[in-house]
Amino acid sequence: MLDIKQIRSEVLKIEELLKRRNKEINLQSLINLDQDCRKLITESESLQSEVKAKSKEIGLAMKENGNADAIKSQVSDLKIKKESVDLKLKDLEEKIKNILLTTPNIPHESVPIGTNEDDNIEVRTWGKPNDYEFEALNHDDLGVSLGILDFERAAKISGARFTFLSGAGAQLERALINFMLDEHRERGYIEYCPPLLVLPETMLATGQLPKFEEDLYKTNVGSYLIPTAEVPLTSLYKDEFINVNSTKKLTAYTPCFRSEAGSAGKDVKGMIRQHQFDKVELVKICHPDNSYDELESMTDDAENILRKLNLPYRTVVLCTGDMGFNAAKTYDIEVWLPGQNKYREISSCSNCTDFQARRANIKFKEDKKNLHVHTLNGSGLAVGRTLVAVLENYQQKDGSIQIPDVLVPYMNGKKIINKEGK
RNA sequence: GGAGAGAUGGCUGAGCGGUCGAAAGCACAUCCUUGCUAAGGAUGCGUACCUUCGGGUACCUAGGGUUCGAAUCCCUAUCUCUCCGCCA
Repeated sequence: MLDIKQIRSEVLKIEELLKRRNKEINLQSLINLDQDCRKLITESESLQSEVKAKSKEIGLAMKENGNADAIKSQVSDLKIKKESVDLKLKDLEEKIKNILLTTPNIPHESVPIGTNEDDNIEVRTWGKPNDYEFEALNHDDLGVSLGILDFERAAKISGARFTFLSGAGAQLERALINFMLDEHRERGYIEYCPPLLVLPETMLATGQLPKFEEDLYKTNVGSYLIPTAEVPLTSLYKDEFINVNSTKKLTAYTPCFRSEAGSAGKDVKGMIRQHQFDKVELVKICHPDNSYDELESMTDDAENILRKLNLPYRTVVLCTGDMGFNAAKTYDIEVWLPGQNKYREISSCSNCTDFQARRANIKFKEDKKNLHVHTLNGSGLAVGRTLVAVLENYQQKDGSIQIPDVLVPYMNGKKIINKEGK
């Protein structure tokens, strides 16, 4: 959520920056609503003030002579007036809140201007995509023929976009999770194991609601399955004043649930785009002065996993048109997938500045002022896609998979995945 | 699931229809006294919004209601605790 006070004082600048997202933005109408609203607040409050004063008079009059009918009728007149003012006020406040809750974050000045992913800018690459002497296979062909991935049976019991992992596949998934968490812990992140179901207000706090409800799974009791651990981790300090002298660094492994509304036909094969997937998430909560430095180091924390796994990747900075709702600046990390012969997103690291903190009401005190913290989040990494990358990049000519060195200890010493019987 | 009890400021805890944004204690901040590692005293100490910068308004879990007036009475929800049952 943007700061209405900032919008008042810098309408033109903010409007210009928001337009870079290629969305229709009209802040002037918001400003007008805000002005009307404040007038009504003043009016309502002064009426209320009168009511209170008169009510006190009634108390005194009753004590003295037991009769206060004259003042009582004055009060009821005031209350009728106030009621009609309040009705208008409520309507206006609703409208303003709606606009604010559905307006995206302001892109940072350094974010390249563009309309879609073609305008993203590569900032670095690492590793060299393998030149295979044989034709590289897709992870799904590899996984199915090795007997470690089963899409058909998953579809039978859960529908499209689910996968059964088994044997060495399931073990590899778990190995990746543990490896990632251990790496992040060594870099100062505290490990969490958060709830997977959250209340609607939590989704509002991190920006999934009210705008993106169709992407979420809702339960029969009104709570939602998390689409990412960013949701519970960022909201950990909801409605609190916290100390940000040192940045809070949190990490968590969780399953993530996404309805994938609107992505019909995209990545239908394999486990690239699933309704349920595992992810290790990184979240930072910090002082506003540090958030852009923290974004750089968080992105490096995510890239570190790929370097240790020896998986080639590139990092791009998203252009204004491709950035998510919450973000002021985002780096995507894309891993090389030889089976698809291209780079695919495996992590997205964003600085959300005070956008989520304002919604979640997370503040800190400085010089007697109450200020909002900055929040950042990034995948560190999407585990399913990492498994895909391992399968495709470590495939051998005979269809077996070599286990990356750093994962061998997490695989109980196993160094290669061969075809499994079932 | 059944039966009770409760939810007040950073914490503990009073208040049970007007003088309550809320006693008291603890914690915290500044200052004073003293002198020595502790004590005494003074003052201050919530959040948010509006403002003609004097002030004003809202908030005692949340949402409704009663009343001229609600932290205080009534209803509903949520959460916490205790006992019983069940359960991974």
